[in-house]
Amino acid sequence: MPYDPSAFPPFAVTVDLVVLTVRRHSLCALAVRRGESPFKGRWALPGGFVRADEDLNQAAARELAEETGLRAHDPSSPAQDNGAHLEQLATYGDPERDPRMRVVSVAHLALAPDLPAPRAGGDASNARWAPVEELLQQGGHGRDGEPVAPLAFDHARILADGVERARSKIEYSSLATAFCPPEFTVGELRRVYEAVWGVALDPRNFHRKVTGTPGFLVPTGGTTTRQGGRPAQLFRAGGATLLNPPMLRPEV
Amino acid sequence: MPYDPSAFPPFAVTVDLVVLTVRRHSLCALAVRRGESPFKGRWALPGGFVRADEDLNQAAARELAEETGLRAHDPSSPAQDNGAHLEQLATYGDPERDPRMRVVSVAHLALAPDLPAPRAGGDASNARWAPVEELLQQGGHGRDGEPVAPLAFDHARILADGVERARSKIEYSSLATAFCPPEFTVGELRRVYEAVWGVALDPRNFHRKVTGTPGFLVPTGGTTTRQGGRPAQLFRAGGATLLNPPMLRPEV
DNA sequence: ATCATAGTCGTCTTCCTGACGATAAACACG
DNA sequence: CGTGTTTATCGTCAGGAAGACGACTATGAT
Repeated sequence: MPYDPSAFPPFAVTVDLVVLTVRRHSLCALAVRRGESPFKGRWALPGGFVRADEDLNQAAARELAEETGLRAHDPSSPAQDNGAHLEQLATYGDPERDPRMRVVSVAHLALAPDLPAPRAGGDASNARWAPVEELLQQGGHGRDGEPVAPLAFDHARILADGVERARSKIEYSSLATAFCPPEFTVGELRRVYEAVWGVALDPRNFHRKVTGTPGFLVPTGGTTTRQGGRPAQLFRAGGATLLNPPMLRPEV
Repeated sequence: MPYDPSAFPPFAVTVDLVVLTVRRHSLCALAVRRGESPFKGRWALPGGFVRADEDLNQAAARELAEETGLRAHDPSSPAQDNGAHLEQLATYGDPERDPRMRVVSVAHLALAPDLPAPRAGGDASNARWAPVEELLQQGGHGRDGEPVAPLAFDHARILADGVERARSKIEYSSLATAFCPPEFTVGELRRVYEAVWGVALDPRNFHRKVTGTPGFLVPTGGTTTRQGGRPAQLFRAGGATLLNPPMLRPEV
């Protein structure tokens, strides 16, 4: 049976990416400067159209690779490579969200270790890592004193949803290790939690918790002093994905 | 700047609904029989096209009302009416998921109290509440002995995702009350947990937990014996939405 | 040598949970 | 009318986990 194109309205479908990382003790997101109208010159989340023969997560993985060079982890494989965690976040389809046409955007959330430098199609000046508070604040000024314009489209809402997802998900999963390099110390992992949650955690209780949770961390045998102080044991992420009981976020 | 229609492929966008309820101690989902090809005669999740001027949650609320007569709760208002909980679940966009054309489906999850009877556009024979295990089992036979065909499209996957979302979400939120009538007893709420999780819970510990969590339940002052036995206190859902500490699901 | 920095091990108290005994208030039935 | 059944509700106890925090260790910096 041939389909009837008049039976449904046509939509454009895009994927937008909330790419988070932890740099210098703060949670940062990848932003790209828009080169075209609307919102020309404003910062936005990276993203693009889904192609005709592409699945949604394929499109998200392709955009992630184009913007950062990162490969996405296949969640089904126990990959310990330098890939990023990638998952679907939510879909945004307000009829007014793009003034040009009806666009439905399937937002994805990516968590990556600290990277050397962003690249936006080879043009580094049009991409940057910015602290999420800076991207989300309404008006005001960034750390360099220049006034901050809100993100384009509804990207502030999408970013806020992605940050909230990351904050809650590291409570009950081992996802915080996605922010770390392949080998990391307990202290580095703790600083990830502190940056994402914006709180200070007791190093002793944190150490007891993460080393006492079976399958969370596996020691590699090596040590490092890259953080200064006494040498720390190096770990890799263990196979466990769900933390039970969860890591408790200090009360708001 | 006018937009260039050749710059992106056109998609159809639909909403599909996972509507869950608890009937006779088991978790049930709403299924409708397809009247058209493809999958004609097979059971599927209710859903339909998003209209040109409609937001996604508006479309989901409209479909929910058409299929069940339920109004969706506005999550921002503390409504205690007979509405259902409605939230976005996930989006499914495999290029092959609909043989006719490229369709992206934004699935939503609805939780409803036990309803008198479903209606599918007024035709009750084409809609039913079925236990989720029955809808999800591959092959085999239903309780009435008739062979069970898998759900149409990728709806089994969508239903499984919705069930898993509901199972995990009642752990750390007060969402289980969405399965209950406006006034309910602790025992009725416990039977909701037991049906959704498929486990037996200790009535005494459950009672201690839910009545001891501030803001979860507020007593109405009334009592009922509709379950038999000693009269039980009636409660309404309190304002609290997040349970901290969570309700612990017995180990798998 | 001394200090600062970070990591690691223990202790103690408090809270929460799971297991389970006991009592209370309704109904069904002989 | 007693007796059993069902459901609700309160209480007790032991074990585990978490927060607070003391103590010690192993590096580099001055």
